[in-house]
Amino acid sequence: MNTELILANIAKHISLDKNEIDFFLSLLKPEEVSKKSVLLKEGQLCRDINFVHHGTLRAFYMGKEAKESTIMFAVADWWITDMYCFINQKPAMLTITAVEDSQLFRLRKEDLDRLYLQVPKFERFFRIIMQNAYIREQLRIIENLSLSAEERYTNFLSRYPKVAQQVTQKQIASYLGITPEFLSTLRANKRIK
Amino acid sequence: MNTELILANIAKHISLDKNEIDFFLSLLKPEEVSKKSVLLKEGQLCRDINFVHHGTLRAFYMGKEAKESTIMFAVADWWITDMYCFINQKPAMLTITAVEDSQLFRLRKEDLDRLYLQVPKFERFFRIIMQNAYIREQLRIIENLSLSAEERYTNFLSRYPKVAQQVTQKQIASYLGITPEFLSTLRANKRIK
DNA sequence: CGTCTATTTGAATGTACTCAAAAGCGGTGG
DNA sequence: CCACCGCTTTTGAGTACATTCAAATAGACG
Repeated sequence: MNTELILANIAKHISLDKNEIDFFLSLLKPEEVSKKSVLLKEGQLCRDINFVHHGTLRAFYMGKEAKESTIMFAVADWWITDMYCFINQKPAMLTITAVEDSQLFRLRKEDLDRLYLQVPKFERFFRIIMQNAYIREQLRIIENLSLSAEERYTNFLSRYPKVAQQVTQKQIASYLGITPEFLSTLRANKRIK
Repeated sequence: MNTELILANIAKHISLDKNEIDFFLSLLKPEEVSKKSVLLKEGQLCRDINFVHHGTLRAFYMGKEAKESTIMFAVADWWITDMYCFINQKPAMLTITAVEDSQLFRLRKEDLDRLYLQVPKFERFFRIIMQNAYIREQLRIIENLSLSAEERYTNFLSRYPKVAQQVTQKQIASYLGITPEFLSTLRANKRIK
């Protein structure tokens, strides 16, 4: 599992010298997970933030009556964790599972904190990562408030075509906030795809 | 308009020496705005991020057929802007108005960029601000996906009691993603407040 | 005081859900 | 390799939640 992708991800926003790169890499724990395996379970302590090197992960919230709400999908080159519980080291609200066999790098909270101290440039890096995540979530809220289920679905397909190929309709429905049955009828009406 | 509140806001996450404080303050532009005045209009370039010193602001998205969706409210001690358009210096998607007479400090994008260079600790500060904003938006998405309109309303009241006192029901409804008529019947059913 | 907007109320409608059952698809073991 | 099992997807009928439209009332502001 090579480190080119994650280093390129970092290099998008900050430049590191050789020592800094080595130190950063020394903190990462590569991991291969198979389809359906659970990386984080609701209630567990959320110890790491994950960078997806290959594959697809899904984070969801389990509401009343076993109703799942998909909070995010992550494909290659994405960071994913239960941010609230990661930052505050609280029991997770979210469950994170592998949608397909995946490879990731995990970074522990305490190691990230060390990284911030030793290489403050990473404050900048994660400032930008958080900023983008915030903007993305806000855009999603705007869409949820202002668009119909059908429009949200077609937007999802065009914005995340790779994700759409990997995950089930049921999972997409739970991301959009509608039932799988209703998504099915939407597709039938529009003859989408 | 004194600077204690904003300095305390900063001090929650980083500590500055005298020079750094002075430099930071030199970049701020205090501004008093009266009720209903428009700080940012959809389509305009979004040049600043705003810190609310006193009062209440509201950011909303204008969808089809004059339907407003409230994206966020900001009361004293909050930062608010159209983040996407601020960061990318694009025409605003959001409109930001004063719900009541308010006092704020504005910080221009180019000055924030200078601040990052001169006082890198601010990378940390805004990393934390962005992180919190991301977490908050994600929580809102979870609620939108998993709770009923009534539950979201009661949560809103308990989470943002100050905001709830300042804004109209119509504005709250547009934040929750329901019509004002429906919010009115919810309140009647529950005899809430 | 008069005007404008917000809020309430109610009736009719539509969007999305629940429940149920059938069909499709993928994975697994005999 | 096929048969079966479990889960996903489809389809449909009936229902509930939330909207639209309309009109009356209440509040805020000049």
